[in-house]
Formats: sequence, structure tokens, C-alpha cells
Amino acid sequence: MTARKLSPAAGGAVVAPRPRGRPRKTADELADGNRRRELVAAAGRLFRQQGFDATSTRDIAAATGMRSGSPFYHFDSKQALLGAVMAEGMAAAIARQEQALREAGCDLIVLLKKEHEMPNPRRLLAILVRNHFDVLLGPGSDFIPVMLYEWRSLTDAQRADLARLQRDYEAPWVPVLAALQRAGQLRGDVKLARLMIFGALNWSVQWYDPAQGASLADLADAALALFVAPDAA
Amino acid sequence: MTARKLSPAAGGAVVAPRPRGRPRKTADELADGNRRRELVAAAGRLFRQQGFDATSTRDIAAATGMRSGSPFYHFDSKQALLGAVMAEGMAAAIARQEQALREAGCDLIVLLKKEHEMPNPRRLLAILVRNHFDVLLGPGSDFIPVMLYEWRSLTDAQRADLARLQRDYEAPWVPVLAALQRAGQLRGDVKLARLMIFGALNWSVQWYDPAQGASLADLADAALALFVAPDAA
DNA sequence: CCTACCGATCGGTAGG
DNA sequence: CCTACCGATCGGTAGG
Repeated sequence: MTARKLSPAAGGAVVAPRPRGRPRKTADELADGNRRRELVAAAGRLFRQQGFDATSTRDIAAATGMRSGSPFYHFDSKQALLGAVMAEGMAAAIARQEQALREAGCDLIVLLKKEHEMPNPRRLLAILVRNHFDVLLGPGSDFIPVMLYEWRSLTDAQRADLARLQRDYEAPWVPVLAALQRAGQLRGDVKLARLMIFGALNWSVQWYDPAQGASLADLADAALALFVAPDAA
Repeated sequence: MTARKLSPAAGGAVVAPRPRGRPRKTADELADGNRRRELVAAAGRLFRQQGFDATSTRDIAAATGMRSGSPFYHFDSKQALLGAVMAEGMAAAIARQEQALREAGCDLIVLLKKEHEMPNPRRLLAILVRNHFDVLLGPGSDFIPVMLYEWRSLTDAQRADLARLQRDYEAPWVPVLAALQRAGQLRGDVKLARLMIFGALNWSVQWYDPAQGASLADLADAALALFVAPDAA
């Protein structure tokens, strides 16, 4: 609730006409939102580099040009900042993945319903894998390593929220992998296969170095070749 | 140097005959060695559960029945304790892997030399994978998750030492994977395949729950089925 | 969002 | 290996 929404009490104060449509944010609110986003970005970077416990709220404040107490104006606690880094990262990753599937002419809901008549599951997996490497290793992507390293620093409630987001992210992978298994292009238990494929991809945050030559597309190609038999000719 | 090794100075002290062969440890030295090992084991467990920064040297001392300052009688610093957890874990894993290969009738040195006439590389990979799951998820194995989570907490010198141990551990995998690729049972770039296979296996520390039903042998079977085409009939 | 501050905890040490 | 301790740092808060 902003003060603007309160009815003016008795007295002759001039009342501005209520704006129509989406209410515009004041300059202050805009600045606040930006500051908050700056804090989340700086925290993500520092949590990734140094770890949650080794990063002080003073470090984060300094990286955002604030004084030591000011992050607590935006977040109740250091833990809440950690949760925001992960939750906002996951939300962005889900949106990005849905966009990638849409661009490939594939609606998620259709995907889940028409699982048994999926025309080219290998191509869909290629899209998911390629997009996942972007989420993992692309510019400004700190939140997945932070999730990996700092899961144990979360409260139970935060963990439950994030598990739900993870399930949403993994949802499109399930029917695609099932279709590949029915086509005989993926061997072994589907659930274990999914866990191991995510492991193979996610582990790249430990070793990937763009200066070493391989591109993200190379990684995606290698992963696909390793896991999925080629389409029949 | 123990006091026992000093020549008795002037005076009528009775001199015990110098023992032959490997000098026996005194009860005190034995206890010291045990205490040191207890510290490493407790530190490994706590570092895994809570993280390096979130574990105080007081926690470790208490878990070993010591007072707060006493770990520093055995280790110069908390960092040195972390290094010991990882280095001793890796050394044990290397020894265990060599033993597993020996039991399969396969000498490591022979393996590296006769790479081009390897009779059954899929069986060898099965042994390596099965043993790796034991190292990762078997009882009392805390050091690999600690390596995963706390690599950044090491000094450069410690990192170099551990990288060497990791290379030793991975050495037998290289010729086995190369042989599988020559046999057409492994697709894609060998180096990337090795990295992704280790990722798929290592990631299991994030999700494996023995109470969920799957055994370590099940995991090994699923991994092998996923990565390696079956032997020709 | 800043200033000034608090209580708690931490890694490590001296001396025995 | 214990006792007693130090200086530093930390998350968080009151009041503005």
C-alpha cells in the first residue's frame, strides 16, 4: 500500500484525479525497485564467488554503493536476500525456457497433452539442452551455482518454494525424455536418466571455461550425442 | 623427534636397548594419531552438513571431545584441516579404485599401456562406475561433497595438490572411455564425454536417497545403460 | 537510506 | 591438550 492510495482525510487538501489504467510508479518507487534489483544482482555475484557465509551484508551493501545497514531496508534478513537470488533466477529461467519452446513452435501445454504423438523429440531435447546451457553458463547467470552451493543455507519454507519452481522448470523435459525412450533412443530408467542428464549438464558449472575453446553449442552437441541415439535415417 | 631418541646425558639413567626394525610408536603417539584422525573425520562430517564457513573450529573440537583451542595443536589452521579432509579422502578413493581394478584382474599400468587391445571395456567401465558410487555415496564418504562445495575455500597450493590427486583418480577412466569410443559404444567427443559422465555420477550427491528404493548397483546400471551402447551380441 | 551501535561469535595464540 | 584471552567481524536494529 502506498500513501497515494489512502483516501484524503477531512480538510481542504487538493486531491489529484485518480489515474486510469496501470498506476504509474513514482520516481521514488522506481528508484527503490532498481536498488532492490541491484542488491539481488550483487548478492548473486558475491554469493557465487565467495559463498553465502563468506559474503557479509556489508560486502553486498558496498557493491551497491550503500552503507552497512541499508540492505535491511529492502530485505528482512540475509537469508531473504539469498532466497530472492534463487527464486528470481528460477523464474527468469522458466520464462526463458517457455520462450525457447514457443519459438520452436511448441506450446508447453500441447507438449504435455500430446505426449504420445510427439513428432521429433530429439529436436525438442536439443532445444531444451541448448537453452539450459545458456541458463547455466550464459552472461550474468549466477543463480544456479548459488542454488547448487547454498541449498543447505535456506529455510525449509524457502526450499519448498524453490522445489516447486524446479518442478515447473523440469516439466517439459519429462514428456520429451519419455518419448525418446519409447522411440528406443534413450536407454535405461527414465527418471534416473533425467537426473543423470541434469547432472551431466549442471556439473559444467564446475569446469566450463569459455576461453578453452568449446562453445555452448559444442557442449549441447556433445551432450546430445552422448545421451540420445541419432534419429533413424 | 621424541624424547626417547635423545642420547641420555651424563648421569646413571638406565638406557633401554634401541629397538630394531620399525620403531614402535608410544601410547601417546598412537593416541595423537587417533585424535588427528578423529578431527579429520568430524571435520569432514560437519563441513559437509553445514559448510566450511558455517562450521566453527569449536564445533569440530566439541565433536571430538576437545576444548576450543586444541584443534590448533594438530593443525596450523582451519584451512589446513579442510585440506586434510579432501586430500586424505582422495588418497583413500584412489587406493580403493586400484583395489577394485586389481580384483577384476586388471592392473592399472597394464591398462594404460595396452589400451589398444582392451578386451572388454564396458565391463571395466562398469567396475569403475560401481566403485565411484561407493566412493560418492557409501558410508562415511563425506569428502567428495566437501570438495564440490568448498573448492573455493582452498588456497592455491592446496588446489594444485588436489588437482594432481584428481588426475590420478581419473587416469584409468581415460583409456577405458577411449576404447569404448573406438568400439562405437560411446558417442561424441571423449573428453567432453568424460566430463559429462563424471557430472552425471557426481550430481547424485545432490539427490540420492537410499530410503527411496534405488541401490547403488541400480544407479550404476542406469548410468551404464544411459552412456554406453550394449555389447554386440 | 544513513549513523551509531549492540551482543555474539569467530580463528587463533600465549603460557602452561 | 587446556585455560584464558584478544582483536576482528558479523547480522541486525533504533532512531532519524
